[in-house]
Amino acid sequence: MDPAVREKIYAFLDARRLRRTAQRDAIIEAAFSTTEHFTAEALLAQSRRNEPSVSRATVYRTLPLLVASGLLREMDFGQDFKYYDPNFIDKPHHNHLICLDCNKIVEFEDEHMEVLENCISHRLGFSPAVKSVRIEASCDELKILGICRKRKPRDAD
Amino acid sequence: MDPAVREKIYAFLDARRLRRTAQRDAIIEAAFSTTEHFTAEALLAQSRRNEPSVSRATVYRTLPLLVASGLLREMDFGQDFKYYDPNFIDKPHHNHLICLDCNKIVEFEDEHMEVLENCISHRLGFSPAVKSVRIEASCDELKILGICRKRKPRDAD
DNA sequence: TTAAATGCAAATTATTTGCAGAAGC
DNA sequence: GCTTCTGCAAATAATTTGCATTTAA
Repeated sequence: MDPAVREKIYAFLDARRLRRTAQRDAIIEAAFSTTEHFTAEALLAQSRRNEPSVSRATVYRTLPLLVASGLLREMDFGQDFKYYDPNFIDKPHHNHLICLDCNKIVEFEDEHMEVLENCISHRLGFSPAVKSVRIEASCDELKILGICRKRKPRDAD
Repeated sequence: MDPAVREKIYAFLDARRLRRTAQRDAIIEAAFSTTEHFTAEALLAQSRRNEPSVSRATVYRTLPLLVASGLLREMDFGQDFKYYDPNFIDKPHHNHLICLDCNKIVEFEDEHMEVLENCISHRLGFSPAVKSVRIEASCDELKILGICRKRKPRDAD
């Protein structure tokens, strides 16, 4: 976990007069030691490796805090549970392409997209806050080669 | 309800050997007689005005059929229930801007966005299927005038 | 000390499903 | 008549919450 991230998150906790607990530390550590998207359940499992006393309730109570801090983004991919994305710290404007074949999520950034979104928002009379592009797509390689190399090595499916 | 839409939906039912029932008719009529986004619960209420015997279960069983037909799009706006959007028939590539002030959903189309999404997908090695851009934004007018004229007249909030 | 945080278990809520009866073709 | 649909009510599953207890400051 990047020390700068740790510093930011604790500054946020301080500003809100939120206490530092073993459970919160464990959850924060688990959330920001990966670049993968994760679910609440996966975060619980990972947090418990750091601190076995972490309960599901505390994970669910901590997640909104991390989202409010701006360091974690809640993502809805149309499933019946939410994903959390810790990569907005490094790439504040990234978007998601979801592979219909292997279910993998490919992140991408594009400055033209960014400019275009701002343009459209202002044309409509709004100031954009949170922007997200989601593309569901099928893998070209899979069609040709029969395998999908976009599949990432460590897979939580 | 546009006769062409009615024709399409019944052609879809025929092709799948799905039966025509009073309840399905009522639900279809309710779904495609509006240009508003709606929830399953709202669709149930509206369907019952056409046919009081419609049950919640039938609405939930019919919605996936309408989505599969391509005439209705399931939308996830990050809330704990789904919205359904009947406007993809007329505007197959439209996107959504959600006003953070009045919660209204503004639909927009932009051909540059469309081109850019296709470009990015192919650059990443994918063929795009379902694309959605979602912009959460605050209303410029509200900030200046104190009111948000983007609020639509008929409001289900 | 004292307010905040926690774990547990029960509650909540949109959606799904099993089943017996009703209805389309 | 046979199969699909339906309503009902119970099941499901992610998330939230009440409460008694623990803990940070």
